[in-house]
Amino acid sequence: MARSATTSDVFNAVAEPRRRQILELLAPRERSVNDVARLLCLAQPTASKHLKVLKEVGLVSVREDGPHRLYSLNGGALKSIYDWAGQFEALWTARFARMDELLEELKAQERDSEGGEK
Amino acid sequence: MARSATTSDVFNAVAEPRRRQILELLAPRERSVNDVARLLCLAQPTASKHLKVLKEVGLVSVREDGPHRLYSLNGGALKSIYDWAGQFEALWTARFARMDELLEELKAQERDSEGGEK
DNA sequence: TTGACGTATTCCCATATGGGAATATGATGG
DNA sequence: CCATCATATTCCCATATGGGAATACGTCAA
Repeated sequence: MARSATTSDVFNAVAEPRRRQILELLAPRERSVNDVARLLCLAQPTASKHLKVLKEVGLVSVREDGPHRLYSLNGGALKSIYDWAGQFEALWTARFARMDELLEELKAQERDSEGGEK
Repeated sequence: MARSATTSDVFNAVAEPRRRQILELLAPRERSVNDVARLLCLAQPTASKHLKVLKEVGLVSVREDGPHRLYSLNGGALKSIYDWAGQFEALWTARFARMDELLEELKAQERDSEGGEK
């Protein structure tokens, strides 16, 4: 089997740096395909393809405006990533460092009491 | 060019569902390769390979314990993902919905005043 | 209808898998 | 040194790209 498709889920779609750039570019406001291509120095087909992937996983929406297609960010789709990473927040938070100290103190106490009892 | 390597950065490493499972498994405590393989129903070489990728991007650390290798989660490496997704938080937060309402109200006021002045 | 502009799609290729199978490497107890 | 258990590495293959080039579509104006 090969790697899973970039369209399989939000995590795969966002693994590509160019696509993350596109999302950041769309955060302030919607953009046409050419805008995206020009601002990120991408060939138009390349921009189109990336936008297609982002659309398929629900990260962006399209709106037709005459001959243009305006893509806008669907930020909510990123919440799943935020939440997933957030479940590990304790591991880098200062609060956890403090908790770590407490655990060390507890271990130290146990060692002391054991020594005293024997 | 092909897709970028899974070892190129944390985003690519985490794009693989199995690797996310491994990280979740290691969150509570360190585990040996066989533990990981058994608990996630993976072949031992498969587990080894995924752990190697995770190690190369700094998501896990290894500790030698006799014949065993104990892998532990290096949660801090996930902060970059959390922070990246977090910059879009306003787009799915209730607070934003409220801000959206405010903007609508402002627009409505503008329309009203324009009509009144003319 | 035709021309022009904005987008999407199709082809093709080099690249990087993820997993299974087989095998090499490492550490430990006898 | 040998047998055993735990891991890592190597091969091989099917699959899915990401990007460049060429091309098909779609919309709009004249």
